[in-house]
Amino acid sequence: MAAAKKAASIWDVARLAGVSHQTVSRVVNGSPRVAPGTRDRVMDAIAELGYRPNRLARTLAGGAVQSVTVLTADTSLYGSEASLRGIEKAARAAGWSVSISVLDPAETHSDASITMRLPRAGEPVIVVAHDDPGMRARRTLLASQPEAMVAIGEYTGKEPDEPWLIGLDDGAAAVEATRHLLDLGHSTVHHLAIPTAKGTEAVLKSHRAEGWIEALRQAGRHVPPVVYSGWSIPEAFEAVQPLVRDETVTAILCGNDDLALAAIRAAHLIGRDVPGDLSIVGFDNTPFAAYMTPALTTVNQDFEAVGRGAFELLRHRLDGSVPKPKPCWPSPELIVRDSSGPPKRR
Amino acid sequence: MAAAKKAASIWDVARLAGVSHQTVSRVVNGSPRVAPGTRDRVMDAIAELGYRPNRLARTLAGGAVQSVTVLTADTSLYGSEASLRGIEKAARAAGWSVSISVLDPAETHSDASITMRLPRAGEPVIVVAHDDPGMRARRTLLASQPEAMVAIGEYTGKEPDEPWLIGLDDGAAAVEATRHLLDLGHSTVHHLAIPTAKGTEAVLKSHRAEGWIEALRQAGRHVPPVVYSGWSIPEAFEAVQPLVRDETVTAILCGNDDLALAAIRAAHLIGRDVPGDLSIVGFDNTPFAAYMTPALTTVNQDFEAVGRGAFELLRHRLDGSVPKPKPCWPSPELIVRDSSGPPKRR
DNA sequence: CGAAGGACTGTGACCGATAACATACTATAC
DNA sequence: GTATAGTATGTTATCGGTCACAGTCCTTCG
Repeated sequence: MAAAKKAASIWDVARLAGVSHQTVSRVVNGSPRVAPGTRDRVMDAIAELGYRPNRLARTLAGGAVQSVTVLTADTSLYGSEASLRGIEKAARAAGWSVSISVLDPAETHSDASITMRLPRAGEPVIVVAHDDPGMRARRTLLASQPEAMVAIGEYTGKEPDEPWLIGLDDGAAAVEATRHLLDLGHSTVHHLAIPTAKGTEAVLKSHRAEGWIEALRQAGRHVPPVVYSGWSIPEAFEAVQPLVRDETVTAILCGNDDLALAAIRAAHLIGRDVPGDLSIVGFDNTPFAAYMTPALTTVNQDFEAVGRGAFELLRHRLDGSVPKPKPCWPSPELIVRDSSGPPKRR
Repeated sequence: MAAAKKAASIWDVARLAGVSHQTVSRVVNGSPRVAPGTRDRVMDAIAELGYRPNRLARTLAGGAVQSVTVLTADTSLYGSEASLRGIEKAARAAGWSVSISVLDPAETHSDASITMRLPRAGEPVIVVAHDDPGMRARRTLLASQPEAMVAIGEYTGKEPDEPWLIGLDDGAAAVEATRHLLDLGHSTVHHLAIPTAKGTEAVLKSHRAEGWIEALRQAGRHVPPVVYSGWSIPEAFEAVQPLVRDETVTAILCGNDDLALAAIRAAHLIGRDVPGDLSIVGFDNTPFAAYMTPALTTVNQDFEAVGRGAFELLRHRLDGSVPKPKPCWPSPELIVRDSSGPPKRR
């Protein structure tokens, strides 16, 4: 096999087909203004040389953009990973390429450190992160290139004046989950919360926590203090200890399924039965939720669909002729399994 | 705020600083052949205009490459996700950008469908996949651009004539896990296997399965037939049923922790105690392994380190002056928890 | 004092594509 | 038969950089 020579360019194809490079460009981009015979000759030349268009050159020359950069939180989180998966799938189907850059909470993020990640100024971006670095990235991009960015966030259903935002209605889902526990007869529900952004502009509570509070208030129940946890299972295991050891606690709504796993484990280790002594409900319906023991009651979230939606929204914003995706998603649905039940009478 | 004008180019900076575009290029790339005063003026102009180099143009013009494309299996698999994370981390630290493209087993992958994913011919690639599409991608790239590719695979320890391969020694790890079970007193060990590539050139068994066989042979034990599973937990749950219902089976080595979770769940549902009636060992040490009930005995795998290594190896191959990373990894280590124990006497 | 050499900077071609405009050739209409 | 659209194709500039080379200017040395 010959050593890999330099790849064929549009000029090589043009020479072989006996046409100008522009004609080749027309054929490649499917312009109707090419005679069938010419088109065939060019196609043959393309096949013979194994020609592939260079996306970099195409973008540089001002052609149609075909790449997105995703700025995301830690991909080991189920939500981020699933959203990314949705974006990638949709992008691949559209022939786009996806770059990814992780916003590490351990780093300090200046505006420059964010824009520096982009291959070029004006690169289309999707931000998938709810924490501090994510908020910062949102702000930075909104200031520098508002037309070429989309953020996945908590959708409030208020048809916001933020046409770049897309997401799930976490609040409504939390309400539903909390009501489920109250309906089972629990006098109140505790909440083991995922981290939230701490910046000045950022929210103090996640929408998940807010929905939980709202449901308790509406039912006229006591709202116990939120217990905050980190993202990791070991952190959650530590954070949940006081809750699990408190015999007056009969129901815990966890900010996600990882936290719920830690809570169940913690309960098990000190001999409290789930759901007999303690009901535990998760969030996200991760793949393992149905296969834990006890199987986890949780809220199903279609992150992958949101990822797809984010990609479609981005295309729409970049090119008005692409239809705008609907901003409402199959609303999150509670899946009742074995980890929640009525409280023991005493 | 003014509408986002076109971003500043190297020419804009040059004009403002009163130098040639080439001098700006020199400053940006840290050439020593620039007078300090000139450098300062250029730096000031860069700051004032908020100039950022365009990586596309740089690559196109033949400058240093600063991007990798990762071809990977489903990112919802822990191993793929963790490897990707390692690659991304290392790349980000080096100022490179990472593109990602998922090899969907449901698609048929022609050579063209693989090269078409790359932004340009000659784009550096890391392949993270052991299944059919992954093998195909490996072959395709090896044929078209062998110098600009690296694959993460099963490392055999044979210092292979495949300088583009890097990975973990799955075989040795499987031997260790199997011996652990035999040492506990099990007469033999069954194996619930992850899928393998089925193509003609591909291996019929994963190295994990081969290590398991080797350990059984060395101990002179019966080698039961492999039970094959898909990647997903529901598939594993189905596949493992016959094994779990067979009372002569006392120990199962699972191809990964997801399969182990499914096995434990299946055992639980028909009332077989783990590890009392049945010992189960996993592979990978996923984050949830320590928090399952019972906590899972498994083999720790540092996929993230392999990802980092793959990136370093790629840089080394692209640019000989970058040192070659060591090809041996902290060998996988068995972590004994609660899901494995001695068989019940009968 | 002139030549040699190093340090700094500029000029022009080029990477692989697209956009805008120009031109040649065909039909169709008057 | 000629003006009038189209249709098919070519030409040139441009995108934002790097590379190779060519000049300056100032030292340093014989």
